[in-house]
Amino acid sequence: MDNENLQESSNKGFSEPAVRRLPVYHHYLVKVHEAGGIFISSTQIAADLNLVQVQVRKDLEFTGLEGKPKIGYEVTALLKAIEVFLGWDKINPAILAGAGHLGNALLGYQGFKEYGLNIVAAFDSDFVKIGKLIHGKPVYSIDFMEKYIQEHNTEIGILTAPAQYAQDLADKMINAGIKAIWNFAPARITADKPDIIIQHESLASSFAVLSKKINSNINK
Amino acid sequence: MDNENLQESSNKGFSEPAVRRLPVYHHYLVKVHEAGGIFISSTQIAADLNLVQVQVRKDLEFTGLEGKPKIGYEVTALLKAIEVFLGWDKINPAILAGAGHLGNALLGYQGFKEYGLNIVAAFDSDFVKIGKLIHGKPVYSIDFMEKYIQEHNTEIGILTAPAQYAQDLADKMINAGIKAIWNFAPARITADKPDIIIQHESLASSFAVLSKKINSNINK
DNA sequence: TTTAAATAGATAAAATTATATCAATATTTT
DNA sequence: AAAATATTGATATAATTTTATCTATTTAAA
Repeated sequence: MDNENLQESSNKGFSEPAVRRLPVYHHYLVKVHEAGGIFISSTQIAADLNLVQVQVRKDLEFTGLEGKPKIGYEVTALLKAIEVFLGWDKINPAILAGAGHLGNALLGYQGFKEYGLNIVAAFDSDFVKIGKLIHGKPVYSIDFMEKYIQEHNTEIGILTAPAQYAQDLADKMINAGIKAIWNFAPARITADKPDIIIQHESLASSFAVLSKKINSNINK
Repeated sequence: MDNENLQESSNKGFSEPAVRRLPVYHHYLVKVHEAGGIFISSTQIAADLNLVQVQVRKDLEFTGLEGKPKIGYEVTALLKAIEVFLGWDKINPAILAGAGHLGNALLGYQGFKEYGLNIVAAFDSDFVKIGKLIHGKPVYSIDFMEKYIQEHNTEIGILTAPAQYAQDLADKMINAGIKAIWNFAPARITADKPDIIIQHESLASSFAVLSKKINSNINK
């Protein structure tokens, strides 16, 4: 079936909300697997994760894996299917710009291995940090970033620098050949080149939802 | 209504995607204001932020502020309107559980002031950290957390502990009277009590979108 | 072997979110 | 003072996402 050329929607062939939920299932399934579970039903997943059963079933449909009526899905097969669907079965090398507190936290985060994300180097302008290791990852001068990206064909850039440097660093990354930027800086960055993927990770946006909900609760 | 408090209650009077975009406008407007801008149009905002003009207009409508045809919105009034709508005009004290790398980064993040978020204390089980200050914020033993919450009537809890402790810490927070939990732990937590707001901040979900987009680009 | 129950998959409907269009209006230009 | 224009607010439409329902299938129990 050729559902490749559906519409000119930004996300071809997948729903972003569903993709955001898949890691939640993945994390849950790892625990089920560790506990010795062989099969799992969408009903069980939904019950344990406080979700609606139909939604779980719909989401898992994206991975292409088929389940068995009355039984459910095979846990290891489902884990693998999610990983393949998300591209987590491949190793994705990434560089990080801005080795401050947040950059530090990301450099030390062990969970990334599970997603195939491997931060290979960090870049900063602070001479105290340059030349040292942070959580085993080398920190180089920000001036070498472009050269590094070009020489290593790195495709993912993680931006954890202060807001005022974000766009400039993004431009440098894109210029050097970066394909996707995961932006933690509290600034909206844009790409001139087409097909550059920019994923904004905004604490402010997340807190806004929380803050608004608290406020609405008070007022009701 | 009875079926209201099983699932996360529906968002009355606001759209979550719109609420997530408001801080983006806010950050942009601060810069416009600093640059001396008095009025701003949705057309201009959309152009600068790479968004669609109608969406910007629709989003700003939520704040209740009226603009002027041919002119736009008054910058300071719009900033204020967004802050009031999101509840950022009030001071929101919060406690943080888990003073690891990420907790450290959040404790030191100056931007929170802008959102009215004030982390007043951190809690950890590491004796090396207990009794010390991190970025000027006191770190107490995790055993004192519940007492602290009760005595200070703290409403917001930030969870930056490892996944395996997340649910237990959440239970303790909720038990002590916390109204909203901002969860950074890579684990789905649930609340028994109704009307507890849980905001999941998942690196995995965010990276999944990035990873899926990279993968889809390669395959096209 | 037959029947009942649980569950996946398919289809449909509802709700939410995004985008398009148009009339009214304030400002600028002629 | 009139005309042109940019922009808002309102209304309408489209797309996406969520939720509901129905049917077929597999397993387990009678």
